[in-house]
Amino acid sequence: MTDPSTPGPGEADPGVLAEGVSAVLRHLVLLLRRTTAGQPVTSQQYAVLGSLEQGPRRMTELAEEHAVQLPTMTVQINRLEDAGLVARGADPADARVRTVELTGEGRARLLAVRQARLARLGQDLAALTERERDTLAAALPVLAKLGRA
Amino acid sequence: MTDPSTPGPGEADPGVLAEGVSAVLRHLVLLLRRTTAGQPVTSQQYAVLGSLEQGPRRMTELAEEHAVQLPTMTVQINRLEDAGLVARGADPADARVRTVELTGEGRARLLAVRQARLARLGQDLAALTERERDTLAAALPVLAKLGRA
DNA sequence: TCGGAATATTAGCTCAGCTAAGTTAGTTGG
DNA sequence: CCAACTAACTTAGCTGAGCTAATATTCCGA
Repeated sequence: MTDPSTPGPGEADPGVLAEGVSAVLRHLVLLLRRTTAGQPVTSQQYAVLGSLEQGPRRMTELAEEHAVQLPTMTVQINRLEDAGLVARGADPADARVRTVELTGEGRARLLAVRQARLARLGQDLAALTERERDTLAAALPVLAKLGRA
Repeated sequence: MTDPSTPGPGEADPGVLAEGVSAVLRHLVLLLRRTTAGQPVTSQQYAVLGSLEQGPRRMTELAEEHAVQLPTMTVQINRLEDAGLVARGADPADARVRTVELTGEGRARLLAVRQARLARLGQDLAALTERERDTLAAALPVLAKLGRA
């Protein structure tokens, strides 16, 4: 068996690679679960707040972006509204449309949680060698392409 | 702005890299959600079945491995048992311990779902260039190190 | 104008996580 | 030796997050 940290050409067979990617995905999912447990917002709530950072959005947009059905997003926004983190508005051009935007408290919470998450991730990354970080940085665009078929 | 597909040294600053990794994680989570929706087992069930492939396990072991509390695993195993995919057993040496093992149907289901997942992932990977696959393969051990601090 | 399409919500289900409390079985100290 | 403690697990009851089906509202086009 060759050193997995320096795979040569030929180890990049799609079938073989899929198993490795699958295992790593499993690891990352478990890792994310550990790091997001017990935070002041759930990871879903954090993700939705992040979608609102640039300004108000429509319910349909939010549902689509997060790959959930509209009723799911309705309930999610209800919870965030109850918590005072978002506010619903109306579209003056179309009375069917509800808009959602961050409250001041919502924006503050978003920034705080993001800060904490990035700090933790930054610590993990700082523990790597510079070479490993370069390797990882090179792979990010590739990972971003997955599923864009 | 430099081409993000060919980061040079210096872009591997932990703080900057953290934001990129964070964005990619978000993408992967959404991708996983899309690909696991509507399958014959949920992703959690699939994960638990995978833990049983090598033989019977104790409840405590399973809970620890999946980073959940024991009651959560009890309910999960109840569902899998109701579905006929696993069977509970006893430890002859300690009557407090319940063991869990795959049924024939459970093993068949595990293999079928794994097959489908790997095939789909393989397709995504086949759409990449060989160079991209090499890049990805090189990054897998690095990703696997994350969170092992 | 009226019927269909679009937008959103409500209702009711399942899965999956949690804590608190209870049961049964092993372990240990007086 | 038995009483108290610990360990392993389950039950009960909560929340979050997803789904479909059904129900308003509103818009738009024939």
